[in-house]
Amino acid sequence: MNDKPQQETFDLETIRHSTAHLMAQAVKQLFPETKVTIGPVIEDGFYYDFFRDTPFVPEDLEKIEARMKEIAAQNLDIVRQEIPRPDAVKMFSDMGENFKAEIIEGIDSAAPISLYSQGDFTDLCRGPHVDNTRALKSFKLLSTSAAYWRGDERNPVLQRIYGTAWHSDKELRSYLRRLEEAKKRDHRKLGKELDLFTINDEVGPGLTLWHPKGSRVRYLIEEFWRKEHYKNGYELVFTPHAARVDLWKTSGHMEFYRENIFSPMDIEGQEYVMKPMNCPFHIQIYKSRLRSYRDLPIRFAELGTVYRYERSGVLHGLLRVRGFTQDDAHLFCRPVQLEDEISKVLHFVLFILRAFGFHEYKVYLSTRPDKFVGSEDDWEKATRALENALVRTQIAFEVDPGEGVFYGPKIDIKIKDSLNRFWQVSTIQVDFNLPQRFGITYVEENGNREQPIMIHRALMGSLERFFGCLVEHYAGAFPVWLAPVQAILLPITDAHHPFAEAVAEKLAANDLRVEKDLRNEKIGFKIREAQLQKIPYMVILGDKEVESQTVSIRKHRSKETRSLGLDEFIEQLRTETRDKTIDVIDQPE
RNA sequence: GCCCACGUAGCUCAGUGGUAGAGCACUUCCUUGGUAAGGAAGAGGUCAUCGGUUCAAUCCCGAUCGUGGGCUCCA
Repeated sequence: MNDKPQQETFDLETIRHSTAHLMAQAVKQLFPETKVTIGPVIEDGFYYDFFRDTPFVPEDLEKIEARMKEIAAQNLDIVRQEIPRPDAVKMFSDMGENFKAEIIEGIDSAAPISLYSQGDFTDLCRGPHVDNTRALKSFKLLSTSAAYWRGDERNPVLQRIYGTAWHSDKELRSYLRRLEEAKKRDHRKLGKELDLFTINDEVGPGLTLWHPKGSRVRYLIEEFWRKEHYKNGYELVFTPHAARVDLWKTSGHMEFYRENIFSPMDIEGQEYVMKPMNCPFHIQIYKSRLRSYRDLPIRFAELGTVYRYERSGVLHGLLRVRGFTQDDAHLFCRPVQLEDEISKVLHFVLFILRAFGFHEYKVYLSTRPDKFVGSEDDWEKATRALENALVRTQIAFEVDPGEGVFYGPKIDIKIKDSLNRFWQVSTIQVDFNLPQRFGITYVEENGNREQPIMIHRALMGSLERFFGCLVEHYAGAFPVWLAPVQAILLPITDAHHPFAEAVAEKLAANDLRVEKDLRNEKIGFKIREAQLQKIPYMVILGDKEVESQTVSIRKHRSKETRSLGLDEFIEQLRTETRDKTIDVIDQPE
C-alpha cells in the first residue's frame, strides 16, 4: 500500500486552501477566459472569486467538481518557487491576470513573492499547501454568489464559488449532515410549521407578526426578564416609539446613524422619526430631576421596540429585521462604581443565558479605536474596569484591540447553540459620549456636579433574534417552561371528551398551558400531529384512564408511555416549569 | 442597494403560448378507532403586481414589489 493517503499530515486550513487552488485550476481548464482573483479559507471551507461575464450555474459546479477529482487523481506535485516582484507582475500581466498583478503590487515589499504550481496551473500564493494533489479527496462545491473585488461595490463584480474540504469523506459527510440539520431547524421554516410568526409582504419586509404561539413564548421570556430585572435592582420604564428629530440631533444619531433611521414624518410642522435606539429616552428620564450620588447607580431597563432602516438585501427572517425589541438597559453610575456594575451585569447575563440552555460563550473585550471621544484616561480606566470585572467573574475572554465603538469600550458575548454555531447576543458598552451631549450630571458628596458614567447593555440583544436563535437551538422543541403548549390532551373517542375537559380545567387551574384535541380522529393521527408540533407532553385519555382516574403520558422525545395520577403529573409539570428544566437538546448525529 | 435565482390554492410543489393540476390542510358525511396519517364527497387560484410582444400570455420581454443565496453592515 504505497499510495496510502497522507492527508492526516496536513491541517484543515492547508487542505482547504489547496482545494481552493485545485478549484481554480479546474475552472481555468474548463473556462479559460476566466480570470482568477483570491481564494481564501473560511470557516468550514473556502471560496474562490473569479472574474467572468457570466455567472456559474449549478451544472458548472458539477463539471468543475468532476474536473477537480480528475486533476487530484493525477497526483500532481505542488511546487513552491519564489520569484522577483517585477517578474511576478509581468508574468501575471502577460497571462491577462490583472487582478493577481494588482495583488502583488499591494504586497509588502519586504515579503517574498511565492508561486505554487501544479501541472499546468500556477498561482500566486503565500501558502502553505499540501505537497501533492492526491492529498485532496474529500471536498464538495456548495454554492455560487456574487461578490465585489475587494468587497467594494464600486469595483467589478466577481463570481464566487463556495466549497468545503475535510480530512476524510467521513468528516465531509458529517459536515454535510450538519448543513442538512441546520436547514431542517431553520427558524423561518419552523416558524411557519409551528405557527410561531410570519413576516408578511403586505405589512412590509423586516416587520414581524408574532402569532399566538410565538407570542406565548415571547411573553414567557419577557415575564422572566421583567421579574429578574426587578430582582436585580433595575427600574422598568416605557418610552415612545417616535420622537422629535431634535432629540436625535442632540444625541448625535442624526449625524452618525442617519442612514439607519427611517425617513422623518411631519407632524404639525415638526419632524419626528421612529426611534432607532432607546438611550435618549432613558437619559431624559434621568434628567427629569436632579440626581444625587446617593441615587446612583440608577438602572433603567426597557423592552424597547426600535426601528432601523436596513437595506433590503440584508434582511433575514427574525435575525435581521427592521423593527425589533431590544432588552435594553442604561446604567448611570459614579466612576468608582463602574467595575462593580459591570461585574453585576456579567453575573446577570450569564444567569439569564443559562436559563435558556446556553452554557458556552465567546467573550470579547473591545478596546479604544483610532477615532474616539472622551479622554484617554477615561478610556484607560473604563477598559480596566471591564477587564477586572471579567477577571473577577472568571470569564475567559479575548481582547479585540481597537474594536470598541467611538464612544467607549465594550464587552460582547456570543453564545454557542446546539449545532455549535455562535450567535452574537449580549453587549455591554461604556458610553462617554451621550452623558456629555445631554449634559447629565449628579451632585457629588462635595456638592459639585459630576458627569455619571453610562453603560448600555442588552442581555438577549433583540427578542426577535434571540427567539430565532432559541427556535434553532431547540429545533422548535421548547423546554417545558417555554413551550407555548406544555401538554395536549388526546382522548381516544368522544366518550372520553368529558374526562378530557375535566383534566384540561385542572391543568389550566394550575397555570399550565394545555390544549385538547377533540377532533374525530384516531389516536395515532393525533399523536402524529402532536409530535410534529413538538409539544412536550401528550396525554392519552381512554377507558383505562377514566376508570382508574389516571393519565397516560407520552413524552415528545421518547415513545414510551407512562401512567400516573393526575396530581402527580401536575406536580411534575409545575416542577419542570419552575426549575426551567431543559431536557436533552436534540443534536444531529 | 448590488449580483444571481425564484414567486402557481392556506402549506409543499408539478405544469402549459389556447385563461391550470397533485398531496397535505379546510368543509360535510361515514367511521368511535389505544400510541406517527381510516374512508368518501366538496369547496378553494386575476398563476405576485403593472406594462409590452402576440389573434391569444400564467408561460416570452421589461419594470415594480417580495423571497432566497451571497456582497456589506450589525442587534
